[in-house]
Order: sequence, then C-alpha cells, then structure tokens
Amino acid sequence: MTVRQPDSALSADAARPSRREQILRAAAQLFAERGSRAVGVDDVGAAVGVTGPAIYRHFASKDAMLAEMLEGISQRLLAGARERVAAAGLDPAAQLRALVTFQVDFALDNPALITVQDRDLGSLPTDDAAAVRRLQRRYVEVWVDVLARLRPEEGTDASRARAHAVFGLVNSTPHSAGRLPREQMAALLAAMAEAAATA
Amino acid sequence: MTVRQPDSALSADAARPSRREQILRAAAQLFAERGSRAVGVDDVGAAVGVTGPAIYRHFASKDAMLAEMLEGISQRLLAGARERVAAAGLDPAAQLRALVTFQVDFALDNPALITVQDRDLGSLPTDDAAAVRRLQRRYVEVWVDVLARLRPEEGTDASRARAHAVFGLVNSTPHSAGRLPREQMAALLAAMAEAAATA
DNA sequence: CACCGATGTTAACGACGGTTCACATCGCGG
DNA sequence: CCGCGATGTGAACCGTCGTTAACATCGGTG
Repeated sequence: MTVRQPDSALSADAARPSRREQILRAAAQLFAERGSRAVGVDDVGAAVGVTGPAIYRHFASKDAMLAEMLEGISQRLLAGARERVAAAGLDPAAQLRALVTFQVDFALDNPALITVQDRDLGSLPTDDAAAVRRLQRRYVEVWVDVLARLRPEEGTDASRARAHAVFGLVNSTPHSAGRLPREQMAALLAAMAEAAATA
Repeated sequence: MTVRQPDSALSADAARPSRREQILRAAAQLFAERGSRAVGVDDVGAAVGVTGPAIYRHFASKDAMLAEMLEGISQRLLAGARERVAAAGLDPAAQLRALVTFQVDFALDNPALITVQDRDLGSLPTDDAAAVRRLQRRYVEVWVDVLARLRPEEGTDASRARAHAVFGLVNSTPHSAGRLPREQMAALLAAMAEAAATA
C-alpha cells in the first residue's frame, strides 16, 4: 500500500531513473499508439517486463498514472516557455521566435507526449483534468501575452485563437513522422509557425 | 437481423433524414466530447431517445458505426477538395486558396467530426482503419500536388509535412471554440494557413 | 542472523459494456 | 382484418479490465 509520490511532481527525478520513470515512458508510448483506454495495465507491465498488477507498487491507479503524465507535460511546457521568454529579452519578435523553437523542439523530441496530451485529457478524473487544464491555460497565456504585444491592434481573443492554431501546426509532427530529417523538419515547422503567427 | 447498409456509404442520404442519420450525428457529438471508447451504446441511444440495444436495428456494431462515420468524413473531404481544385482553374495559388477555404469551412462547420477523425481512428478494426487511411492519403495528395507545383524547389516530403502542418493549424478550431465570431475566425485561419503554406 | 520494506507473482473479484434473445408494438399492403 | 417487416424494450450473457488479496523473494540493516 506504500505508493511513493514524487517529492514534487515536476522534478524530472534524475536520482531514480528506474521503474517509475520507465513505466511512465513505456505507458506514454503505448497510450500514444493505441489511446490510453485501449491499453491495459497488463500491456504497460509487459512493456517494462513485469506483470500487470506490479504497476500498483508504483502508481495508485491507472488514472493516477495518466494524471501524472499529463501534469508533467504541462508543467514542463509552462516552465520551459517562461524560461525561454525571459531569456529572449524584451523584443516581442525575439520572444516569439524563442517560443516557436521551444515548442518545435518539444514536439519533435516528444511526439508520444504530444499525442497523448490532446487525445487522452478527456479520459481523466475531473479533478486531475481541471488541474491540467489550468496549467495549459497558463501556457497559452504566455503565448497570448507575446502575440498581443506583437499585434496590439488585435483583440486577445484573436491572439488566443492564433496561439491555438500555432500549437496545432507544430503539433502536427506525429502525423508526418520521420519523413524529413529532424533539422529540416524543425526549420520548416519554425518558418511556418512564425509566418502563421505574424500573418 | 436486417441491418440496412446505405446504398452507397457516401450518399448524404437526403431521402431518409431520420434515425440512422440522427444516430450518427448524436454519436459524433458524444464521441467528440468524451472519446468513442468512453461513450456506451446506451449513451448514444439515450441521445436520440431510445434504449441502447435499439442501435443494433440500424448498425451491425458500435465499430461499424464509427467506421461509417469516419469513412463518411474522409469521403466528403476528398470529394470536396477535388471539386474545389477543379473549379479553381489552373493557377496553383488559386487552387491553394480554394483548398484552404474549403478546409476552414469544413472545420468550422463540423468541429465534432474533426475531433473524432484524428482521435478515434485508432480504435477502429484494422480493415476499416486501413480504408480510412487510404482515403486520407488521397486527400493529402490533393494538397501535396498543389503545394508541390507552388514551390517546385521543395521535395514532396517537405510538401507533405507542410500539408499536415496546415491541417493541424486549421483543425485547431475545436480547441479555440466560439471565442471569435465565425466570420472573423474563418478569415484569421485562412490568412494563417495561407501564410504558413507559402512561407 | 533475523527482520523488514520494496517489489513481484498468481488467482480471484466485481463492474462495466457490447451484444444477443425473446417478446411487444405499430403501421401498412393484400 | 390479417399478417409481416420495421423498430424498440427489458433481461440476460459474457468477455475484458482495473483492482485487490495472499503469498514469495531478496537486499540491506540493526
């Protein structure tokens, strides 16, 4: 009954690269491929060389696993975005470039997480879903602030729609997987995203 | 045991607006909100004022229902795209504009279908999934042809990635639902999509 | 060495959900 | 009016799956 919760859900937990992290990674992969509801606890276990119920030594429930996964993604995105903006100085154009390259890199590095994030948020207990949505909203706001300063004549509603559209564009990566070398793909997506953001 | 199959899966079936169509529409809405695996046959039935098992008078199975829905979407998209391109003359730029406005209109008119299409394709029997993917591929090729003629120096792989990115951009509609009046949203998305496609 | 916490295993439970069955109802063509 | 096909209902069936229980193993610590 001793389910260890991470000291802080955000810590990448470099100290213990084992099992728990292993499970989360394998689960993310499987969830991305088939959808969280279609993969059983046994599947996740098998993916790390363990039987199904063993999962419960590391997570309170399947939902808790998904919750931690989605919260982790949202937290990494929010923290990363703020960091990049802060490091980009005061020019909104430079900040936008920083945000775009950050999002592109994240999407190319974590296609599975990107897929799961916007497909399986719905199959989460309401409370956890709300928490994730709060984080997502704050991430969007980072973008909205930059976009709004870049085009002050536009309302924030338009800026928000613009932000979502850019996310959709960049997060299309999992659909056009691997046909282009990563460098080229990154450059293409960044150029398109910037053009769309400033059109 | 008499499950009527539509004369042709593509016909919008204007002759019989009832039940079958009604069920498909309600199911699409529910699937979009919660994910196809999370909604039960009873839910779909209740949405049209009927008990669960009644569904089986109109569809062979829940999977068959989802299959028909997804195939319908893909067929409408493919047919519409070809039509618009043909009507746009020979100028690739004009053809692209036609494709963009078509996709934007479709996405704004059918947010539920857009959502279901790229979330629940995975929870389809392999055969049906393959059929849908074939249609989708052909739709993408329509775009790739136009994009490739518009920028001949780019490889078709890049054009394909470009097409997927534009889809992602336009299909972001369900995420930024209703905050902008439709006209304004359509204009914004079209401008962004065109800028991204030609960046 | 003995104990204990961490980690697994197998077996069983219980709920949910898709599907089928046997039975009503109802409208329409002969 | 009779009967049949279409449509719907409630009850029951059954597989899947998340979860729990009872029991093993094993490495480290007092």
